[in-house]
Amino acid sequence: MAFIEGNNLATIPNNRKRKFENKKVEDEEHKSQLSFTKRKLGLFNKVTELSVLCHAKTALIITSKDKKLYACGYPNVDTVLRHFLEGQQNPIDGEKQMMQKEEETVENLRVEYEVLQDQLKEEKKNLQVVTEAQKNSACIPSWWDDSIDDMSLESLQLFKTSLENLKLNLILSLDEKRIRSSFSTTTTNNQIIGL
Amino acid sequence: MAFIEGNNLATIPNNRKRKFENKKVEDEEHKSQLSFTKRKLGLFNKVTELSVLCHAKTALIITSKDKKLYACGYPNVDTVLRHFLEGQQNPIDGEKQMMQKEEETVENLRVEYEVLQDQLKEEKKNLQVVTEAQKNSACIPSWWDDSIDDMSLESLQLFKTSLENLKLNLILSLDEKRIRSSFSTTTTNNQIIGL
DNA sequence: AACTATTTATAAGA
DNA sequence: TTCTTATAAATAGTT
Repeated sequence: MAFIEGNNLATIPNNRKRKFENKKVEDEEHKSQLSFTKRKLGLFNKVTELSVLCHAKTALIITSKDKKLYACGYPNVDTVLRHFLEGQQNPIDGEKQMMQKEEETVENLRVEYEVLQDQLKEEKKNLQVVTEAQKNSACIPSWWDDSIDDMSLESLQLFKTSLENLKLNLILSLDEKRIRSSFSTTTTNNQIIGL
Repeated sequence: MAFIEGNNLATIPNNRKRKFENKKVEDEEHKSQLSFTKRKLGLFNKVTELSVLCHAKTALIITSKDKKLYACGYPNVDTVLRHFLEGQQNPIDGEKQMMQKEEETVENLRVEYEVLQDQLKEEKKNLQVVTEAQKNSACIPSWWDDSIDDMSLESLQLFKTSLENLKLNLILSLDEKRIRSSFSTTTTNNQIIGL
């Protein structure tokens, strides 16, 4: 079916057809976009689930068709990426002790995180009650996308505070590491991950 | 319950109890390990699904509790990581044209990949028939973990060949990029991803 | 490693 | 958009 037609306004059937087809294409696009968003959220949840349940460290990076970057990592994208990249080079000698120390920090935070997850689960059950209060409140920086919509205010506050601690602690231990590391990236992921 | 006892062999009940408890702990460990493996496989599948269905580029890195590294990326872990890391630095001017070129390559390969996925789906339906032949065959390098067990020999051959092409093409386009890039990693992911 | 019961994810529709 | 709902898929537990 031809998309390029004369400008003659009398060709209404063709116009309609074109509009119809455009609409159809847009619908498909929209549906695809929706599917992407849902799946992305699903994956982020599942990855975090794996991390917490199985004591694993994870990083997931997604680039959408339109080049937008999404990332999620436990305990933190940078940590996992650095570990991954270092694993490909010769491990630097002094690193191992730092790793050990970091592991302990991570484990402590993991437990903290786990507790929070449980609390969140509880809160979700009461969501219906608090959902109105949420609408009237100020905008709270979101963790990833909109999943935060499902969380109540109280647990959110807890959650956010704890994650900030988690991040701070890790950055402390990582900054030490960074001194000895030959890794060249100087910026952090914060603006992308939104933590 | 005490784990450290005297060496007196007459303390059979305590021995039994200890053995029982050890068994219980090992069982828990095993169950947890199993769960990890299942979830990891599930995630790798889902991530690849998202990539193919939504034309997205993805990288997933998982470090198990016992420090083993697993990674999976579409079209390739390195590509996505590099993109992610570059996104954090100032984008280098000359890069954009290369990106453009790479995008085209990736899109072509994506289509190829998609077709293969369909073929695989078909093959899976016939799995019962071919499953015996597979057992008698030589070991084929696996993609990630054991998911390849679900694939028949024929489709495997196709799949592998195509993935090798995919990888080769990408490496070609990436090697060009690498010359202009300040990224310092010199080794590739092959040994980890197993492609 | 296969099976099944249950939970969870997701596409389509309202 | 957001909310339902029917269907499909993932997973834990079990043999």
